[in-house]
Amino acid sequence: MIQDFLYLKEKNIKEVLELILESYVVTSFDTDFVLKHNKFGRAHQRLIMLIDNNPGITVSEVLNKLKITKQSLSRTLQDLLIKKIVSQKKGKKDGREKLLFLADKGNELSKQIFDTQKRRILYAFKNSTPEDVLSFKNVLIKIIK
Amino acid sequence: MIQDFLYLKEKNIKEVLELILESYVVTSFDTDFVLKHNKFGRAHQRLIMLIDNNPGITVSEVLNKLKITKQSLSRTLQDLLIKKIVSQKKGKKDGREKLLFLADKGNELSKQIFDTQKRRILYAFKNSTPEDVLSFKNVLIKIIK
DNA sequence: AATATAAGTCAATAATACTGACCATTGAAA
DNA sequence: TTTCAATGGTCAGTATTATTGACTTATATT
Repeated sequence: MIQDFLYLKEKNIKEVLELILESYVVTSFDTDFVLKHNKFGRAHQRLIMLIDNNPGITVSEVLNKLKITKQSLSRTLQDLLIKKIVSQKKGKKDGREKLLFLADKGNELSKQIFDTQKRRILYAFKNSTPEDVLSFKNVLIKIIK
Repeated sequence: MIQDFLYLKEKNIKEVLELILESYVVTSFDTDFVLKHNKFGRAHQRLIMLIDNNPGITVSEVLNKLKITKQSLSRTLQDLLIKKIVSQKKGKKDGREKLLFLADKGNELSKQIFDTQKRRILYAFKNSTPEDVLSFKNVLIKIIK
């Protein structure tokens, strides 16, 4: 047992908040060269990743995850639709929804982006135990909930 | 032993990248009301947090952590200096450096901001074991390195 | 003395986000 | 079936945060 619940102390929580920021900064920074080469920005990258990980995701689900306005998403999404990175299908259950998917070019670009990030995560995972990684992910999931 | 190293598979790594993004989004979103009330933005919050966690941090260290340009940092930092949230001291060892500290008002504001975030992290930690939290933090540190 | 580093500044611009006001379509409930 | 809510879209204006590039000043290092 770790003594005295140090991990619940303010200092530790503040450190974790900083680590969350820094992990986002570095994983985002990794992608900049590929994005710039393709004339996209970080907003495009975030959207591409969400659609890649969640094929068929709806616009409102994206808005909930990114916590931005639909007007802001709209610009980014239009860019990706026009350049055939993303495609849309009408929802089957609910015809109001538009389901988002990566088009062929989107899958390629997503792979390029991912290749710039995976080394960093693999390094961390290979220098941890499988149990560490599992704990890591589970705690992260609880933070988001 | 977790079978077949599933945690090193692309799908898992992509999920983790999404979780890193989402954890940053939610912990950032938590602070919006307090920030708006104080007429500051997220750039100010990031800087306040870094200085709170790392008293005496230099400008170039901030630039390295946030991966932004000094021109971008400058505006945010000026806002905080003018409003007496942050104070500066000349470096002792190296007189070129300016060391950043929270002023009294900065400590107050940082506490207000932190209060909007800590419930979320405490919830996650209290629903995890101390060992999980330790693993979580260690993996996060390795990702940043 | 020459060079490098840390920080600051001015100016122009780009990327991403916001608010507010609307409209159209579709689904659900009275 | 008529209302009401939900989903998505759009136009316009503005705010925030970031960039590039060109300098300057002060201090440290060689």
